[in-house]
Amino acid sequence: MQLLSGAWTPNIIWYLSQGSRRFSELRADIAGVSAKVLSTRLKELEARGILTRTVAPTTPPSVEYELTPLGGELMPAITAIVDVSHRLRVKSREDAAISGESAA
Amino acid sequence: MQLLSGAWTPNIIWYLSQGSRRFSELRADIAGVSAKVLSTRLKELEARGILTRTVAPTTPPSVEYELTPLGGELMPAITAIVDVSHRLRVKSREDAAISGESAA
DNA sequence: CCGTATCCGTTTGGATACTG
DNA sequence: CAGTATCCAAACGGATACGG
Repeated sequence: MQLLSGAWTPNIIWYLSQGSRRFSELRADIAGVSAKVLSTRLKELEARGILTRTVAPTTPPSVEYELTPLGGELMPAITAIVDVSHRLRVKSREDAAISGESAA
Repeated sequence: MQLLSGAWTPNIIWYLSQGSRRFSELRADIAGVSAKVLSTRLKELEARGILTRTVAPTTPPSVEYELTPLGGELMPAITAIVDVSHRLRVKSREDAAISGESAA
């Protein structure tokens, strides 16, 4: 079950699901990820056929990453995770608000 | 996004979704998990409100683990992952069969 | 039966510096 | 811009032994 293993992996797929992105765009999208880790994940995902890497021979070079159809098949799992984690965040805030109410 | 982080975590939730289980039952269900890791995961999940731990004061002691409603909310994500990984396995076998066809 | 304590190898991923 | 190379601390998790 290391299908989505690796830090930031779900994030990468999530952002690519909204369209192809360049390396630096992904770095900006995913605040906190280092170039090393992003590069590592992208290579893994490319090797697994989840995404494609396309180099435009411009100066400076531009590299586009894009989900493959296979990568698209991961979306239900990704959205389910995003959805749950979103609801859990809301819940945590509600709980925090409740415990804070007596103090407030 | 380490919502389902930790080895065996999805497995634990998966088996508990089918009903409450004892510690040794989970160990048997999830072949390969060590007592240490299982114990660690269960404690984490309990702390996060994903499951409950109930001790029956018998001899020898018996401990039941059960998903909370909050834990139940994780099921869509779990099943989505299981589902996708299942389809990907099938795909891999098909691909292997295709590449093997010329040799066969 | 249900764990915990300890030791320890492996892996992970962040920081930083550097290249084409 | 798009990475790679290196170093390194921390986390992970398996094996084993032991406690309530």
